[in-house]
Amino acid sequence: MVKRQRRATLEDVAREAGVSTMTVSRVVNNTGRISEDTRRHVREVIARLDYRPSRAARALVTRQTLMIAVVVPDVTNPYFAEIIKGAEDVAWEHGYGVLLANTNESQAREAAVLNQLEETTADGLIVVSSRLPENILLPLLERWRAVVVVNRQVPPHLAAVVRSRFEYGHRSILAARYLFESGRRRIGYLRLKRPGVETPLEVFMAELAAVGGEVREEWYRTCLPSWEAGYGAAKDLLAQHPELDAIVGGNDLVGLGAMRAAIEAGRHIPADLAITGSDDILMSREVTPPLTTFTVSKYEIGTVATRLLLQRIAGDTEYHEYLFDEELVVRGTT
Amino acid sequence: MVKRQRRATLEDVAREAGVSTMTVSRVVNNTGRISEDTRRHVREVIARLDYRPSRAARALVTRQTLMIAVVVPDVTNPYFAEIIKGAEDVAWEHGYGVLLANTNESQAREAAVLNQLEETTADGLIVVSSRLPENILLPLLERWRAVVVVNRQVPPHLAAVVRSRFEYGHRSILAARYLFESGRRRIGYLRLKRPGVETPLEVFMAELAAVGGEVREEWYRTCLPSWEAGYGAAKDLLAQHPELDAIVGGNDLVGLGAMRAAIEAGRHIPADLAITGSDDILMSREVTPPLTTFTVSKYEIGTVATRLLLQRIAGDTEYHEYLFDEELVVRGTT
DNA sequence: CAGGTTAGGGTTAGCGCTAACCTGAGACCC
DNA sequence: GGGTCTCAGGTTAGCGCTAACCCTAACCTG
Repeated sequence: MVKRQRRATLEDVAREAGVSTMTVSRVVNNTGRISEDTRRHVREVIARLDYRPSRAARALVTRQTLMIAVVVPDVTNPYFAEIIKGAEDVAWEHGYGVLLANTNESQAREAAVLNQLEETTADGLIVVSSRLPENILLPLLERWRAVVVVNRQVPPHLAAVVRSRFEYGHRSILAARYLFESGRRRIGYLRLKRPGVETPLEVFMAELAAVGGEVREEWYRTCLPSWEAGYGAAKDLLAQHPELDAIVGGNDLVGLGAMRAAIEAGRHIPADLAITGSDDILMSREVTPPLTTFTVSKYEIGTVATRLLLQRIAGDTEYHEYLFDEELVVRGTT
Repeated sequence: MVKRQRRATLEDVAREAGVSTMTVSRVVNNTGRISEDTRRHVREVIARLDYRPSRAARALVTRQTLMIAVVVPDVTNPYFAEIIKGAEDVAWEHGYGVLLANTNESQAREAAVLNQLEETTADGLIVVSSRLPENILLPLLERWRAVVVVNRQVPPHLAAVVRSRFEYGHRSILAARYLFESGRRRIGYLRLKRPGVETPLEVFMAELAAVGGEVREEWYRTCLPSWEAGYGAAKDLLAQHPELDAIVGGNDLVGLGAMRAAIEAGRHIPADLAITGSDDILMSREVTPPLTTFTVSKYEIGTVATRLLLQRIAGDTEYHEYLFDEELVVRGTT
């Protein structure tokens, strides 16, 4: 049917239907006043010519791309995958497409991506768990009319914010305190490397010390939020500090990597060594023993962020902050 | 600096720099002949005005969007997440963005997505594990100049193909035979619901029977490729057929769901019941006992598919088929 | 030193759409 | 019966770029 030639344009349809291009445009967009007869006729011609509007031409004149950009550190991390799914569902529902940018946990890549991306590419931007320091991130966000930032705080005029009710990294403090209260005395910490987000080590130490816990800097390691990184860091940590009786993982992947390292080191979980994570990914529930972690509605974060973004795109400039809950789920590793 | 007014256009830069718009365009695109002096001067003005080319305008005249669309059934399935990561890396490397469409394992949604998507939205399309029947899928692909199809066969003129060296679903047959050879006699099968892709049940049965295995239709269930679906199907299957001593899972998530169901049913793995999966996701390696499965280089599938797509976008019309290997990794569940 | 070549630009004409305004015919009103 | 209101559509201009062609001065070249 379609002759794989030039695509039909508005003008082709208009000529064929014996009307002006505006009339066709109005039919396509359901705007303006068109008689039922004309509408039907135009629709029929559109179908016959297999006409589809050109996104580029539309975008040029309306200054809208009907795309939203979503920037995440790692699609393969189930935490982000769920958020993306939520975002995609809501975006799609509203006729928007999702432009996905994966930064592979690299600051350079994230900066490059955010630099490329701008308002002729997408109508709005969702940045999830940015790894960039403020002095780089904020100017990049400033270019946009509509931004939502997840898991991070930014000045109110720049973006809506979706974040945990806890301060960032505070989960680790809660986990450490919980471990201390349940009798652990030498608590290691695999701290995520997340500039501008993660609680400073000093705060972690101060807060743990505040409840009477022993704190020693050699017990802490910083690593990327991946299974491999957690495994590597824990292996090293346990080799050098076999005295540890608990490890706080920055997230589930890291905690799970630590579990593997602990098992390989011949440790018994939880008798010998307790481990915690954060995010509650499926895998954490299914390993043996299941990982103690913080639950959080990842899918919902994605949907809420996208809804906030669409509001902003629609012109709402009020500051919105959506705080989500995270709850400690105690499982087999503690 | 940027006055958050109208964005600077080529014309603004041209006026400010005292040259024609073409000259600016040439500087921006590094085409044509421009003297070093002019180039430097124009660059300086571009920087001063913070000029960025409009994607929409470019796309309109060049008929290129510099986007590729990637359609997957489920971003949260680690198998697809890895593929997406590979695709994103290669696309980004070549200056392309990735438009992600998640179909949530729904045929209707996939058809709708593919219907919306066309060449004014992206320059090429990668469809991963399409769930659509041929009579719907093929016409939708026909609209594109550049398509790559993953995990599926299509007529050579329509798309390049990236697929397993095995026929689709043949892995399940191999798994069943392996189970039979290692002494299992009552083998259940959680077959994935994947129209046009999955081996028909009759073939599975015939192939298993061919090596002497017993085949009974009540031992088989069809389910979605998710953990929940696998769990549900296995729970039901095991309740009705406690005589089973092995279950072939259509993929890892399903196999893992089956493991949970089996454990809840008081079965011992592998003594009492063997289970297999396919895809080799991280979780399969980390559960106890680790799941026997088929390995496959998911990331590489993503990179290869994208490279093939970029070739096609560049005008290569030859048929390419990339066959990847899958290898059985025997682990604790068998 | 007439006739070509090059380097370094400029000019023109759209790409396919929609915003904003205009028009013309009938209905309606007092 | 002249004004005006509504309906149904048309006209015009331009979004911001680039492809394709054109132009001119300087530079060879035999």
